[in-house]
This record gives sequence, structure tokens and C-alpha cells, in this order.
Amino acid sequence: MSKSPVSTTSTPSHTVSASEQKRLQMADIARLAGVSTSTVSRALNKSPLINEETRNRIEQLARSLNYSINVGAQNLRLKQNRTVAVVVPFDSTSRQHLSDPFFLSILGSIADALTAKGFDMLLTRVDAEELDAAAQLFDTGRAIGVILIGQWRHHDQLNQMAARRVPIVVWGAQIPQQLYVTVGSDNVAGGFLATEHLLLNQRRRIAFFGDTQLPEVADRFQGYQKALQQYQIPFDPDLVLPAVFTEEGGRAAVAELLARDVRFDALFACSDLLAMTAINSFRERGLTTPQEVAVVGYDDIELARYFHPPLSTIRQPLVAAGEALVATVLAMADGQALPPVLLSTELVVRQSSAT
Amino acid sequence: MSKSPVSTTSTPSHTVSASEQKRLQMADIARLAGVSTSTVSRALNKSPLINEETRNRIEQLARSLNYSINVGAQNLRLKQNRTVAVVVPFDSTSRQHLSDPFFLSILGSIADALTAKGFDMLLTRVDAEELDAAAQLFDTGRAIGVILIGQWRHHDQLNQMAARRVPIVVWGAQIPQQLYVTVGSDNVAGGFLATEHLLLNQRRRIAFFGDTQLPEVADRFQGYQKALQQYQIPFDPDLVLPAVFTEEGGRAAVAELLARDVRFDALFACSDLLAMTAINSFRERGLTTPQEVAVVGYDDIELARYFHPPLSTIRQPLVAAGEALVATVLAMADGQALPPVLLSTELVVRQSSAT
DNA sequence: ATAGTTTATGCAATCGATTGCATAAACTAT
DNA sequence: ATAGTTTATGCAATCGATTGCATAAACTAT
Repeated sequence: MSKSPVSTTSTPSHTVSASEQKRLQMADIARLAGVSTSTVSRALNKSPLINEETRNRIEQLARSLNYSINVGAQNLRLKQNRTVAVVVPFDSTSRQHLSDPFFLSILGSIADALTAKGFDMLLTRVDAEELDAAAQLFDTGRAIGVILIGQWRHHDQLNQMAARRVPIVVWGAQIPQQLYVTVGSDNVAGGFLATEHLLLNQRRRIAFFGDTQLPEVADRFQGYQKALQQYQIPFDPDLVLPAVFTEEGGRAAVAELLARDVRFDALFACSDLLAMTAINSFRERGLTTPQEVAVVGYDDIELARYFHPPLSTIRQPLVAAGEALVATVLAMADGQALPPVLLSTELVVRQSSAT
Repeated sequence: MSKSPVSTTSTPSHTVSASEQKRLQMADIARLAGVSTSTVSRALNKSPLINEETRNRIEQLARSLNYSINVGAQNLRLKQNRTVAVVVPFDSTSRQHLSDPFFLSILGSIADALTAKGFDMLLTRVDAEELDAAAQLFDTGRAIGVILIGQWRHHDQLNQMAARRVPIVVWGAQIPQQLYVTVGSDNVAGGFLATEHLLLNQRRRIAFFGDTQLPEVADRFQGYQKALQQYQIPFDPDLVLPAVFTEEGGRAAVAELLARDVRFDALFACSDLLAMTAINSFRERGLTTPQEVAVVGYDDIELARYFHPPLSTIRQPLVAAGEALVATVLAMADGQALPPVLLSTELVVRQSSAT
């Protein structure tokens, strides 16, 4: 309960702003303990060189003054760094803010995985058109590696970074000619599972919502086609709509689908958000789910099961994703070359696709 | 398109792991440019002392080698730091993971506000029982201030940190005897607005779901009571249920409410998640929303409007929240003492409370 | 008592940057 | 030609830690 801070200088006690207020440092502890900074450093690092009584005295002093070592200076001296940058690109044209719940959830799982390994997480928004800013986090020594969430269409920029050996791991899909390492779920399998499930429920005219320019969506589309083929259902390009992952994506795609005046009895949407807005649009236009349109989404975000009707979807393994991203980026920072990671996906059947 | 990195030493070209690979530093640029590090430093900082031709040469060299200044060393020398820590406590007993979408969204708005001001964001999970770990981020010099999301019940620990002048801002409600600074929405007004809206729609038996041990919920409850009083509707404690903000909170509260066999025609739930799970539980038990139970939630998370029925709720101003938190923590880091910030809330009427 | 060993501590260099001061080179004025 | 001024650069100290090496003090063996 000691109230007065130890005053070591004879400075008059005027009020001092936090910025002026000198942060306590090792030299202060050394002076107060009557030893050198070498001894304080060794004591706090529990070096056996230091007499136990001295060490206890120093430890207690440091604790009572709330002294903690300056991590920046320590990192500089030891040439170490326990920070990983996590970058969430934003689309400067659409001003899209970190909105998709799936991205936010994966962020949480990365945070947990990093904390578990004793690493700090530097979270940064970067303009998707200037991904080089992500490499800067490494070049400036702020982070030992970068996890990028969202591959989008920036394949070339990512390859360039990888070529100059920036330890970077991307959440997304594998692409031919890819130099950077991805961690992602098996999107082809996911697309197949979703489509097969609808086919097994006797649906024959399955619409596909998703922007196939995005590598992950392209893979899901491939799975969709594979399932159709395997069950010998003809593919109809009129059922495919390049819905974007924004708020209005689902609504616009439904409008377009109806405008095309094409028969359909099911929908595979490439994100849960897309599926939910689509279901609501269908309802507004008098189409019921699952009766008239069975729907399967993708991601299994938390709200999928609270939705009405509860949403069938393809679950991406969140916790495993965080762990794999972290393990991979740490290995790369350590100079190891790792192969891409493909996590298995799982079909979660709820009422939106019930027979 | 130059492929070979400039090689300055005669080391045999064996493969080098990223960890061994020496990161380029100012001395390297100096050597290659045939000048001293002083000159490089000044050139890269655009000092007028440096000859323009020299500066251009150095800038170009640095760019072509992807050299960026080591921020850690620079911060140490300049005694500056442009990092703010954002702490999301987790409950170690329930192992709750960063799950509520509202918290995730506020994280996004903080990230945007920090980026706009040129600050980095260090995201950390901390055990709610050991909030001192949050202060450590400041003590160790990793951050100039701390934004804590979620006040929970840790009033005393927060006061202790504030007492020892850790620049910390908490998202939450103001409490008497509070030494730390909070930024939050006007929860009393929010609770009042929600309840008044239901009252104006002729509802008279309004259930309240929320754990009033949490300061924010306590304020919302106060607004609830104030509205009842103003409209001269008797308060019935049987209608109040201490639902927790977890997945099962809404479901359990609905079960308990029905078990109490008490009459009710509306619900004010203290989070949208709670409201959504409650509506689903009502539906499972044959109660329709809004006809039999009108529901108003709290937060206005993105999914509130995609829900069925679209959820009436109290909107917390997300963008303003991020900006206020950031502005406040930066001011505190600068030594200024700021008053708590109270942001205005807004009633958003959708179909879950329609007449 | 003296030399050798053990124990505990401090000096000084170092991590990768910045900057006050000194100074060499180029220029200007007489 | 010489002194004074301007321009451009480098030396060396510094930020807050760590650690190899040197060394003083205490102990042990003869």
C-alpha cells in the first residue's frame, strides 16, 4: 500500500504528463538496488551467476515498482521478435470494412493460436491494391512473418512477395504457378459435398452463387460441376451467378436469377451471408425455403444455426485453420519451406436443405 | 526484373534459412552507397542537409533492395511508439472465444480508426481474471496505451491500473467511483428506447433478458424500469432473467421464463444474439414473433437485418465507438485526462417488434 | 602466510537506428 | 593569395537492454 513513488531525482514534484513521465528502466532499478545493470539483467533473467539474496532483492524491487523490461530494446539486443502480422486487405473501392463474420472468426482463432504459442499479433488493414504494405511489416522488422486473410485476385503481388522470401501465408486456395504458401479448406470437396447433398435430396436444378474469379470460389464451382457430372445431371450456365460477397450480393443475384426466368429448385451459395440474404429475398418474392428452394451455404458462421430456417452449410474448420496458419508462418519465419495445407471440410445439414 | 540480389560478401552461396539470412540494414546501404550511416539516415529522412543527387542515389538503392528502416531500433532511439494494444478478455472458465459478433465488429472499427491515424494495433487475448497482463503491454513498452473491450465485472482491477497511470480506455458503462476512463453507448437511454417502443406498441408485459451484474446491462435495465415507470406500467420481477451472453443464454432464459408460467407479450434482450436465440426458442415452442412476442435486441449487429423476422434493435454507433476509443487512448497516452465518453444510441425498428 | 580456486559483480561492447558537433571541400569576397 | 562563409559529410554518443571478459572478495589447501 505504499503510496509515494520512490523519488530518485531532486526534480520539483510538478505534475508530469504520461508522455513526459519517464518510464522506469533497468538503470533505475540498478541505482535503487545499489548494483549495476548487468546484475539487474542477470537477476531478472534468473542467471545462476547472481547471489540468491541479491536476486530476491532485485526481483522484489522490480515487482513493487511495476517494472517490466522494455521489450523493444530487448528484442533489438537479442535480435529476436515474437510478433506476427495479420493482414486483412480491404477493398478501397467498395470501402468494405472487415465485415464478413467468417473472416472475423478466423481472426479470433488466429489470435488464440498465437497467444498459445506466446506470440503477439499485429493486426493491420491494408489496401488490397497495395499489398506490398504487408511485406513492409516484415521488412521493417515489426513482424517475423505475415498471415494474409483473403486471397482475392492478388495472385501476382503475392507471388512477388514470396519470390523475395517474405515469410507470408495466405488463407485461400492453391493455384497453379503459385510461389506463396496457402492454408485453406478443401474447396473442391466442399463444393462437391454441398451439391451432392442437394442432388441426393432429389434437387435437379441447382443454382450457384459466387464470383468464380476468386480462387476459392473457382474451386467450389469445380466441385459443383464435378458432382453434377457424377450424378449425370446436365450443367446449365444460366444457373450460375457471379454474386459478390457484399451485403447486396445475395439480393442482386436472386433478382437476376428470377429475371432470367430459369427453372431452379435449389441453391448452393458460396458464403453463409450470401445464402441468408438469398433466402430472405426468396421469401420476399414468395418462394419458401426449403420447400421450393433448398439452400446450402458455406463457412458455417455462428449465426448459421440461429437463422430461420437453420442453414445447411459447409463447415470450414476454424480452430484448425488458425493453428495451421500460425504453425506455417512460424515455420517459414524459421526458414523452413512448407507445402500448402488443405483442411478438410464438412457438410452440416440443417433445415434449409431438408427434404 | 533484376533477379540476382546484390551480393556484398564473398560468402559461398549456400542456401540460407530466413532466420540466418541477415536482414538488410542501414550500414549495408551505407557501404554500398559509399557513404556513412549518418548520410543514409538523413537521406531517407529527407534532411535538407543532404545533397539532392546523393539523396536520390541512396533512395533508389534502398528501394531497389527493398530496404526498410528497422522500426524497433528507430523507436528505441527516438523514444517513440506508434502501437496501441487492444485487449479482448476471455473467460477462462467458459473458454469463451471472441465470439459475440458485436465485439468483433467493434474490433474492426478500432482497426480502421487506428490505421487512419497511422498507428499499429496489437491484438491480445487476456484471461479476464488476470487483467494485469493488459497493463504489462504498456509497462513493457510494447504499446503506448490499451483499449479494453468488455468491462465485465473487473471494476477493481481496472481501477488499480488507472491508479498507477496506465493509459487505458474501457468499452463499457460508467460506474460510480470509477478511476478509469470508459467509452460506451448510452445504455440507460438505449434500454429506455427499446422498452418505450414496445410500450407504444401496446405491449404491457415486457420480459428483460440480461445479466444485470454487468454494468452495461445494469444501465439498460435501469432504462427499462424508467420507461415502465414513465408509462405507469407495474414492474414485475418475474419478467427479469439474468441470461448470460453465451450461445445457450437465450434458450435457457426462454425455458426458465416459460417455466415460471408468467404472462408476457414482449421481450427486450440485451444483445442481438440473445434476441435471436430467444426468438428461435419461442418458435420451437409455438410462440410467434412479433405476433405473440414482440422482440427488441441490442447492438444492431450485421445479421440483425438478415434474421427472420428482421430484428428490431438498439444500434450502438460502431464507427463512432472505434474513433472515440482511439482518440481517447491517444489523448491519455499523451498525458491528458479525459472524461468518459457517452455515445448516443438509436432505435432501429424492424419486423420483430411490428404491431 | 601464500597461492589457487570459487563466487559474485561490473566494465564495456553491442543490437540498428538518429543527431549535435566538428570538419573538409567548395565557393565568395577582398 | 587569403580569410570568411556555405555546403555536405562523418564521428561518436545515445536509446534500453544483454553478455564476454576482467577482477575483487571470499574461501580452500598447502
